[in-house]
Amino acid sequence: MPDDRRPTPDEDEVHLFVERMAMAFADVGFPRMAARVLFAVMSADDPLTAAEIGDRLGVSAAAVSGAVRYLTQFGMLVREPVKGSRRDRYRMPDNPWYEATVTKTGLYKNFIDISSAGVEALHGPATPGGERVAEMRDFFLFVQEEIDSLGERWRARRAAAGHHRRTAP
Amino acid sequence: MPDDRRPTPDEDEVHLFVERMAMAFADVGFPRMAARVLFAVMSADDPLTAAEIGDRLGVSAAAVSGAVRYLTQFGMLVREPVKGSRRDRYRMPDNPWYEATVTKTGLYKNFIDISSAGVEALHGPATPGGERVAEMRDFFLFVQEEIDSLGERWRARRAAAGHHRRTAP
DNA sequence: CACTCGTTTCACAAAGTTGTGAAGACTGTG
DNA sequence: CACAGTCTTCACAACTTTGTGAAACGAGTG
Repeated sequence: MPDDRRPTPDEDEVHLFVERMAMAFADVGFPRMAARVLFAVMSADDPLTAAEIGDRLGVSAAAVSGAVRYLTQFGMLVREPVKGSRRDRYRMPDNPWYEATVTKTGLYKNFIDISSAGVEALHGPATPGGERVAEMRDFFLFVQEEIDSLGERWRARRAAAGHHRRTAP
Repeated sequence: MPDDRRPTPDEDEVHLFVERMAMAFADVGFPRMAARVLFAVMSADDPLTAAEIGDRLGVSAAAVSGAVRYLTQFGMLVREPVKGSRRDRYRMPDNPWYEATVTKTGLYKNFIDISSAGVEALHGPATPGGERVAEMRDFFLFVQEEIDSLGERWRARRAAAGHHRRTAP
């Protein structure tokens, strides 16, 4: 019998959200199972054990093990031993992972580095190809700069909206 | 014997750039072969025929065919019939594809839509899970807004730097 | 209107990914 | 110190993706 003090979400709807969101992430290169675990924990009201995650997703303990290892590595998931038990519980970190995922990812940094080497190989803007690659690199540089300041602007907006901001320990 | 009036890029270096850049794109979900073709054409000084693309990359005509179909669909590559020949030439479009790739992609739009459904399923911020998902959705909304205006800011910066901007036909 | 060169389509093979089951390792408890 | 409950590792099987070769197609040309 569920706790009546908070609404009981529709299991199926929530599961649909978890799977859809996970697939959307998988489509942009995020490991499939890790994404499923991430959103399963995210949408759960309380921290989950590995077994509970496996149950909810209908996957093996091995799959959960690999996924949580991946996620905890980047701080996208926090592992907490349960006192008086051998189980661990997993919960979302206080500092939202998606902020870091977007801003600290180095995605464009990578493009920039490779493009720079390309510009050199093509002798810079001295060749038509070099000119095109240089322009692309400049654009990615610009985007990277913008993104670097995005986190700052987000926190500012939230503060203005009266949200409390947890600071990292 | 190469044309002496422009520098002759180091074949190997350029090829390295093409392959690395293509893989970087493949890592974020871009079709592998399409990426290779895209950067092969981009780094070439003059438009290439399908056969030339295949040669440079060491892939079959069939692979090139599929890739150019994909790329032309989104205007990331332009196909030009060669007069007096059955061949087509491929070149980069005048309006840089990467701008649209970053700004018009709808990547975050997708996240936002799925998250919104998740918030509903979790009864909004009435549950801890719902609160977390709602915050994520808000963040992605913010990012999407920022990116929407990014293209504008880029063009402004370029104009300020004295660059000519080709306008779409 | 048949021929030729280039492009496209299609079935399939090679390669890579992903998750499973089973065995192993670790840790606290009786 | 043996046992039980968890988590982890590993070899493998299912599935997916990707690119190839071969055949079909189609547009100019003589």
